[in-house]
Amino acid sequence: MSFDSASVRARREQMLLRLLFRATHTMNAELTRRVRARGWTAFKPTFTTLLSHLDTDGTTISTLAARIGTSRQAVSQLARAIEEAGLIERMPHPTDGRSVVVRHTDAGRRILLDALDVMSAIEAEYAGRAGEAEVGELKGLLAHLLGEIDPAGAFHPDEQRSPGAVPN
Amino acid sequence: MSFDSASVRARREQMLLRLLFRATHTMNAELTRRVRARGWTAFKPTFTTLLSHLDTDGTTISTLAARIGTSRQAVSQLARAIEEAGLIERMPHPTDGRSVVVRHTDAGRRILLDALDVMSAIEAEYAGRAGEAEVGELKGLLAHLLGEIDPAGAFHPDEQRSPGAVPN
DNA sequence: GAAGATTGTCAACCTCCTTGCCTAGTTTGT
DNA sequence: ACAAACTAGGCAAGGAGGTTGACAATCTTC
Repeated sequence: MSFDSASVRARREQMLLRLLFRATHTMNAELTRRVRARGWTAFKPTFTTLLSHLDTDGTTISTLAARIGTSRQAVSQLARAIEEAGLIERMPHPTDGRSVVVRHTDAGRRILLDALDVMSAIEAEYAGRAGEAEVGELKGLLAHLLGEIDPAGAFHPDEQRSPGAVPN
Repeated sequence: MSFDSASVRARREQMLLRLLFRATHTMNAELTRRVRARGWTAFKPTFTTLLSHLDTDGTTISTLAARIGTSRQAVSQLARAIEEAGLIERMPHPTDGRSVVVRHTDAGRRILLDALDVMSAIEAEYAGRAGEAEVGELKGLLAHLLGEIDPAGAFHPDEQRSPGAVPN
């Protein structure tokens, strides 16, 4: 009874981590597909990470890195890609000569709102298929679990995310 | 009411996709940490994907690619890394001169069982913190949702996974 | 002002995956 | 039987999303 490859495989398929992985992958692929279908052909899921952390009046690279939970270099590289897509613009900081302020363009605001709409639409469709109450409860349980296992990753206005937080 | 960056950020944080992403990331990092702490210092989460799809008597690269849902090249590269870690071994196929059969080493079987044990331990700990019933229900709801949105990704013995299935 | 921190970036590298191509085998059609 | 067609695997190059180290320019502190 030491090692039965089929039952090992079955056991893995029922693990919470595996279920989470499949759901994340499926939903993320669907998001990308739909946002691109809306005409944003260059869209990548990582874009929303940065775009959603920009303040209305712009945010510096370092602040973004702290909020998102990655290095300044990663933010700098990501910002360049998003800038090339025309969704943000860099400006010199008004008072600090070292800093760069990143700000939404009009297109940047529109793609972010579009992506959120698509996420909502996907959730609504899932709710239609799997049950309104079920999806609502799923979200509640996930939020509850995350409160236990990843309290630092939660969104708190005016608070910086702890280093090593979940990006994307 | 056009665009308030703080409320947009808050809206995104409550999306199902975001919750899934955080939970996946947190759990996956914990798995890696604990398996490495057990002495498997070279462990990477992708290893379990391939290891769990190996049959007892070995499996060819092409079959693995079909099961896992990626390209043969990706499997080939992953297999090399796992082989270098001493967890699998390649052998010529007995009858087909083109094929390569990949098989567990003893260490490969042990690390796979260890990783599954760690996953179970993490789930148990989460259940202790967030509630036994809650985590059980979370898994049930996820499995139910996946049955709707990703039926092809589910595990069916003696069935190959559809192309484009969720890897890892 | 000199010493020290902070900001952003360049360069190099890593992981995991992709696409394109290529050889060595196996199967099929005639 | 033998060429044509397919299949198995691997090489090479590269993309996407990070990492770490080093560095010049610019604050800030004493």
